[in-house]
Amino acid sequence: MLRRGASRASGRRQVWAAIFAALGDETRLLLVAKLCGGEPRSIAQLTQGSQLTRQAITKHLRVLESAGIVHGMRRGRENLFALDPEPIQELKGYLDLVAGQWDQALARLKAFVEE
Amino acid sequence: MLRRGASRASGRRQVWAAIFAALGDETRLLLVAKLCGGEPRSIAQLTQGSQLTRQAITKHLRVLESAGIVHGMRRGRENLFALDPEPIQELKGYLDLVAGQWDQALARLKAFVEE
DNA sequence: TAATTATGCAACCCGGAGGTTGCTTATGGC
DNA sequence: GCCATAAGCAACCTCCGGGTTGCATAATTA
Repeated sequence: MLRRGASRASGRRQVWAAIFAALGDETRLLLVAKLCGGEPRSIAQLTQGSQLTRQAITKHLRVLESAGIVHGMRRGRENLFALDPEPIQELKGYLDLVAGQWDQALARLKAFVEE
Repeated sequence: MLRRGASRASGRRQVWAAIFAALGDETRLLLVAKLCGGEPRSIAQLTQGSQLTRQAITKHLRVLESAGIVHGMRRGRENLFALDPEPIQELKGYLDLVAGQWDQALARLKAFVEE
């Protein structure tokens, strides 16, 4: 049984934190950049040009995958990864929320000062 | 001298990663939530109700501060922290970029399939 | 000035994140 | 069937992030 608000919010906060954390790494941002072109790419392709090992890249992909930002599908002997746009929208929603509250707060402050 | 694009982008990517990472923690998201009400709050106030130590909260505030999300100003014997909205806008910009490229990619794919 | 309150600073602990190496297992092409 | 290629698995290493405790310092207030 959920008390309204608090528990609900903390559950969401957990999800948001996970997505933020997944994007909180340069290597993973680079992977996202490579993938948001639309074409699914194999692990080997994504490793191309990177200083890192294939296994390192694989781990990063797993992190992105468990945050829901990316998903892999096996085709033949390769594992093709593609972007998943929902978490991005989720974060945009969160940021709008924060920015909105902030703007409201400033508006209230302004009204208070001027009255 | 910067080669156009690559170096520029990687510098930005570093900044974005730092902001994302700073928000990639539930405790810090909670702090942001408390602060986006507009009123600056002291470390002691922000520690209120948390299971954590004041020092733990302080460390989290330092992380947020070095990402530019928050800034503290000393008043009397207390250190008041307030939200800084720019990094939030920065992230919104980044997410718009990613989502935009993604949408374009889908559109191109659609056009290719239909032609 | 003495006691209280709000912080700062430093050392320390622990677990997990990022990365590597080495080996095994599937697929695909010849 | 054989060889090369793509990937998975597991052990291991190192370092930093989150957290704590203990003590020192600055600002209030009685």
